[in-house]
Order: sequence, then C-alpha cells, then structure tokens
Amino acid sequence: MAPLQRTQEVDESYVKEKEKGFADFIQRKGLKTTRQRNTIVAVFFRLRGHISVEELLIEVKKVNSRIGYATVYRTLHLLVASNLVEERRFGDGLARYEGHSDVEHHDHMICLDCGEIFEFFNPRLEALQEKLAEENNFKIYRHRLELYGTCKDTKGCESRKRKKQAASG
Amino acid sequence: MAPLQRTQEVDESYVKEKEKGFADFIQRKGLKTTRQRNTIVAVFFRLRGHISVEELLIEVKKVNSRIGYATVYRTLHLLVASNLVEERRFGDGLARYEGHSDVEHHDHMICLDCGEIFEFFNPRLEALQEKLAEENNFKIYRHRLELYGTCKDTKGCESRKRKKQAASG
DNA sequence: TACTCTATCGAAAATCACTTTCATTTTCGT
DNA sequence: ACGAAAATGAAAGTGATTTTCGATAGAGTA
Repeated sequence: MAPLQRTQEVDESYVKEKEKGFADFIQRKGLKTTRQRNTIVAVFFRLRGHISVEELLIEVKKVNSRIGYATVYRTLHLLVASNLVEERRFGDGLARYEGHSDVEHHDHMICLDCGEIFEFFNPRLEALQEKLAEENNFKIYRHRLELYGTCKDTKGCESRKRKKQAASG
Repeated sequence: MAPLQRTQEVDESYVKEKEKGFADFIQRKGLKTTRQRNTIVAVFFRLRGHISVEELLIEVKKVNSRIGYATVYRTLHLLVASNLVEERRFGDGLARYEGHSDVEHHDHMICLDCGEIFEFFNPRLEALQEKLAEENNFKIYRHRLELYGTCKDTKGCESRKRKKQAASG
C-alpha cells in the first residue's frame, strides 16, 4: 500500500507507446502531424510527475526555442482530449498534467513543505465512496481526493525543500 | 448518513454570533470597523450555501450600491483569515465561500446536471484516510474530497436544472 | 469637538493563467 | 508541385482576482 511513485527512469517503450497513442488520436480526428506537436509530446512523456505548463515550456524550448506557449497549451489540450494525459489542479492556481495510464485511477497526497506529490490508491476508499453516493441516490462520474499535509519525517523531504527554496530565492 | 443540507431559515443568533466573531477578529488584529465590512459580513451570513463573489456582490449592492467589488474581495479574505469562512474551488474557475462551523468538517458531492452542491460526512472515510496517510509517514493537515456526478434521480434535480438554464440563457 | 495619523474605500489599472485572433507558415491529399 | 484547410506564434483578449492610488473615514489624542 505504498504510494505509487513514478519510476525515475523513463523507459523508451513507454514513450514510444504514448507517441503512438497520440499519433493515432491525431489521425482519428483528421488533425495534422506537426513538428511542434511531436516535440512537445516527446518532451512531455520523458518528464515525470505533475508537470505545469511553464515547466513543460522550459523543457520544450531547450529542444526548439521557437515553439510558443500557445502551442504548448493547445497540445496539452489535445493530450487531455486523447485521454493520454490528465489535468489536475491542486489549488495553487495553475494546472498540472500527468501521463495517464487508463487502468490506474489514483488519489494524491501533497506535501506542503517540499511540494512533492505522492500518488496512492486504496480500493476500500473507492468502495466506501461508492457506497455513500449510492445511499444518497448520487451517481459518481469521477472524484478527487487530495490530502494536504507533510512528509517531513520521510527521507527526501528536507532536501527537496532546500532545492525548492534555492530555485525560488 | 443523509447529506448535511444547510437549513433554509438563517436564524438571527447564528448571524449575531458570526458578526461578533468578525468584530473580535478585527479588534484582535488592530483593524478598523467600517460600515462596508459590517454590511458585507451581515449579508454574507444571511445567505446559505456556497456563495460566489458575484452572488455576494449582488446582494451587498442591494443594501449599499456604492460598495465596490474590491471591498467584497478584501472582506472575504478577512473572513477566511478569521476562520469564520472557508474558500472552496470546485473547478468552474471561481471561488466559493461558505460559513465555517469549525466543528463539522465535510466533503462534497457536486451534481454536474443541476449544479447543486451536497455536503456529507462519514467518519469511516476520515479514519481510512488517516490510516493510509500514517502508513506512508504522511501527516494530514487538511483534505478535500469531491464527488462529481449527478443527482438526476432525486426530486429537485430537474427543476434546479431548468432554473439554471433559464438564468444563463 | 477638533486634530491627526493611518487604515480603508472605490475606481481603475495591473496581474495571472490561460484562450483567442489573425497574418503567416505547414501539412497533406491530389 | 498545387491548394485547401489546419497549425503556428506573437500579440491581443478574457475573466477572476489583486493592487494601486488619491480620496475618505475610523479612532485615539488633545
């Protein structure tokens, strides 16, 4: 029942699969394959975690600095529409995107000290929500559960916190 | 285990208690009592549910049309800071405010058809979250759980939906 | 009550995170 | 290669919220 942490190394087959998924979506919708979209998608799926538009834009510009942020926004919307990516909002005012493997729904724990976002999943929690909804004649389409707190007592927290402060200061 | 619905009538003692709480906060912080703030607070606590800034502004202007929206925003921030009010965001891009009784935490079911927001609370759900957090050395400060779906099969849904469509069309 | 210091007010400008516009490329079926 | 339609990028526009700034008004003090 440990949090599902994304692996550190992004393996190429994962990226290839996602790129294929995006290409299929583009074709299915009769849209056009472009250099920019391919770059953005390739960069996105090589990043891990919950990426903000700005973070993605910075990485994309390292590959092709002429790609504008409107294109990044537009491509992210396509990725969401294609069901390959999910948009999340954790209350700091900006959208974050995460690669979506459509089998595993999960919830989040957000550390307010170091900013780390942990993913977790618990079937009893899911079942209990369903039960409560049913008791009120409510049909759930989707839900979101976020635990805000601290992972201070875990090993990485302090160093991530310092890194964060260095980046913003 | 029915959803906690706010009662329709707002009783005066509740409003008076909140006004007192706000006055105390203002004094404690060395801020000034003003006609505008008193009006906004008085109007706010006589409304029920999850109030958007615009909804509040409309009601405030009925009492004193010269009160500007900046003042409403500022006063709402004071109410949040005083812990008398909680800010919520349900993903439609605007903040909603609800009077906060610091005993009862609750979660939300949001009907995507009629827009109604139901409140509910379940101790097993709370306990399970605590347990999961503990297992991961995570300390929860606060959490949020929102179930998005429909209450279509309940009696009020259709009429609320029509009302909403009339208001926006 | 008058005075003064400073918080607050309201209107307008600014900000922030996007979204849309539009003139200029690109893509892709023919 | 041709041309219609889609995509791009720079810049303008949005909508919610925040900040600015000159004017106004609380609240201790004289």
